[in-house]
Amino acid sequence: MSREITFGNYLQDKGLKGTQQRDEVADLFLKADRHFSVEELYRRVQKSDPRIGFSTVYRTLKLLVEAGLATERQFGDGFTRFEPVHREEHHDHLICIKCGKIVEFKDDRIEELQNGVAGKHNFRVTDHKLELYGYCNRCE
Amino acid sequence: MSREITFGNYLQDKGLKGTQQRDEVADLFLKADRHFSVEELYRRVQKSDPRIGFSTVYRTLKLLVEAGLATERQFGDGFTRFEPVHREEHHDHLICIKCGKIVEFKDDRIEELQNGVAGKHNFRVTDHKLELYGYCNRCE
DNA sequence: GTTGATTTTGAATTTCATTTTCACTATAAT
DNA sequence: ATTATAGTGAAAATGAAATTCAAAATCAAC
Ligand SMILES: [Mn+2]
Ligand SMILES: [Mn+2]
Ligand SMILES: [Zn+2]
Ligand SMILES: [Zn+2]
Repeated sequence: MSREITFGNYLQDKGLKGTQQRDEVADLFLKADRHFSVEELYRRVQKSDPRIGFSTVYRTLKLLVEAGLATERQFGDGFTRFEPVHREEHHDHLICIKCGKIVEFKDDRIEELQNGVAGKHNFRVTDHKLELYGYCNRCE
Repeated sequence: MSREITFGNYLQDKGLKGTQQRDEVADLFLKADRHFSVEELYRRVQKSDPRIGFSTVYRTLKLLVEAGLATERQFGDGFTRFEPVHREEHHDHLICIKCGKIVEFKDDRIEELQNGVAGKHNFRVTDHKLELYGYCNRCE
């Protein structure tokens, strides 16, 4: 029976300190189900504790990524986004270029074909990115 | 019989001026078959004419994109890359995260499945990005 | 070929997301 | 409580990309 993967445990295992700021940022981030930009999360954090700085939000998000509790994404709008890893399933994204709506999907047949392509070119694939950009039904 | 799409024609059609710098930058870019960072193209341009500036390389690349003669790519290393549009075929990329080798591929079955996914979520897809990251056979 | 309005150039500056610095503070082991 | 160590946040630095502006180049009209 292995220990639950929590932010607190991660910090302890790494010899890092638990702080109010880290807890606050991590809580607000993890309990939401969104693709946050740093700015967005910072604004939310400010509401519950205006003394927490931008740097700490940045730093905590990086720690969450290291802990495997967050994923970093680039959707091409110039802002890095982070999403909580709720289920540990890989997924890809459909992105509305008008309203920013993000839909997640996973298609095993696509993933399989990707592996086929990689194999044909003698690559060992460690990661991939599939993003479909367009207009959602509300924006169309 | 329609006029050939050249950079010169594009500039004329838009009422823009043809300059030595634009010609030089466009020539060096278009005759290579590479995914250039601006820095890389700038270095190549410097060799043939050291008086051409960085800004002009940037500006010319954007013009080439507008003219449909170049495509802008983000491979996640922090540098925007541009590739000449030789044939007007869409393609995706396999990228070695060790040596930077880039292999192009196109898989119609993947594209088809992508359309299926988009349709299921009532999106009209205008663009997509599929990148496979890993190790090429030399780096493995 | 000269003119002259207009565009382009390139060095320098600015922008803006992100990272780093550093004096101060908080944490946690002893 | 003491103390070593790590964290905080305001401010400064960074770096890729965009923009500024005085000087230079282009080109259509003379
Ligand atoms: Mn997601
Ligand atoms: Mn390519
Ligand atoms: Zn939309
Ligand atoms: Zn390689």
